Amino acid sequence: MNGMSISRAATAAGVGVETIRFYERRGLIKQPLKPRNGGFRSYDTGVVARIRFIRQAQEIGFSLHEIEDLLALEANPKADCSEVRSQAALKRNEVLRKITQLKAMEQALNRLIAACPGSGALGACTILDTLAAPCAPKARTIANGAATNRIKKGRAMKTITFAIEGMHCEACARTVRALLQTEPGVKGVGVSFARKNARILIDPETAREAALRDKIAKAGYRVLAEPHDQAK
Amino acid sequence: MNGMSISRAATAAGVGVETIRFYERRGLIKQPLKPRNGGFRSYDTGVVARIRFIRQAQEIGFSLHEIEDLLALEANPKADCSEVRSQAALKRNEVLRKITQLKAMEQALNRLIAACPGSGALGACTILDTLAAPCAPKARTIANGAATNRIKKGRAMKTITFAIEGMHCEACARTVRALLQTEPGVKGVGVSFARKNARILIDPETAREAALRDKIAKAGYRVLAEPHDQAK
DNA sequence: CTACGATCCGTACCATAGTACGGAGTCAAG
DNA sequence: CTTGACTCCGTACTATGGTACGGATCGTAG
Repeated sequence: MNGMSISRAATAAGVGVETIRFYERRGLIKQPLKPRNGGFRSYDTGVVARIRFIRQAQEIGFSLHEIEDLLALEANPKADCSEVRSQAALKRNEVLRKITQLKAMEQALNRLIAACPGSGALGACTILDTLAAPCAPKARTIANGAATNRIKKGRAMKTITFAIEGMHCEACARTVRALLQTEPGVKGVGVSFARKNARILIDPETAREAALRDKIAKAGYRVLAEPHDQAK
Repeated sequence: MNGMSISRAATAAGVGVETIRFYERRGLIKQPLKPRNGGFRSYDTGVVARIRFIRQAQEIGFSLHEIEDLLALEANPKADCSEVRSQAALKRNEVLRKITQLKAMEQALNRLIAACPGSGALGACTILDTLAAPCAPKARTIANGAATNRIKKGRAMKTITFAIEGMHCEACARTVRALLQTEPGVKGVGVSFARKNARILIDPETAREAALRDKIAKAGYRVLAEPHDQAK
């Protein structure tokens, strides 16, 4: 924990001096006190580690706000680890969704490139077609009672129940819920660690059961047997 | 291409009216002319499609500037076909780069999630440890056979085996493995839920056995007795 | 002891991607 | 023919994540 000047700390952490000050203003790191006998503030290796933490978390896609929460959790000895875990799981799901879309984009670009012989007039560009498509209904945020789905409009919904093995805590259940919510056609999800199951309200026309099973399986859990349908 | 008011177009495209105007100001979409006999501008389905394109591309991670380029590329029906083609290729490379980055992010997040026990009021949340780490020495990714360790270089490695109590599923085993992998000097880890043990390949000069035991204990598992050494 | 660099601190500015507001004009139903 | 909703337009404001600037202070080398 030997002290160093702010510019040395900045170099050590791989950021600029201004960035350190910015983090101090944001409250992400606490500013060392000035020595009472005057002079410059002294930064120790703990601060450097904290900055590195911040940058690493940012790389992964956390915002400074989220990092603030993460750091607060760390500072709280009682804090529940599942909080941290579920935040990370949420981020991962976001990242996975982006990868899927980018792959679709890559395919579209490949098609465009293939369609163009390299000379002459270019016919139909498939980029716009691909991206201008109906854009995903996107009706998540469900189950919580309060936010009622005005999506219903007479469409017949269906509730299916999966028995799931491999969830060993509430955090796993939350992970599964988050995964399912990202699937198309899924209108509501309730996952119970205690009952070892997931109850999913779907639009039978858009949701693909196989995709749901697959998603859960890919996350390392096992979906058992047939689901119990309950037309609604 | 039937006309509609701006608010209908906004609804159709899933954005706000202000957003359409913003895109118009940015030059992403051209503002329809006002009817010469006065009245409101009329938006057609082409505009809606264009806005959807923009939003989809944004979701994927393109900035509005990049989308401008993409749209210019698309809206260039004749032009230089080879020019168009090479622009598409450039974009594709960018897309591939983004996919790579996102995959790295996903890996990082997976490591974090795997490393976090996910339950319990753990003071020792490994996510935070992992993130604060020196910016990646990264000598993990072991055991899987395929990815051979070229670390060997004649250094004498040692395998130690810990008997561990308290792992109640495969996920726990993965947690323990992840925990151990973050320790210095650890070159390989195999944790078996079935055998209730961990086999750890270490560099005896850098790894501290006590630290390993400690890490496991802090995560809520119990390390039994002496490890069985196996000089190698 | 003076000059040069580094630090301290506040404020201002940058890009990105919108959102909000206020006042005027316009349309269409009651 | 009035009222309420919608449109038009410019300007201003939001949040995120920094960067830059300018003046004052500080510390050390020559």
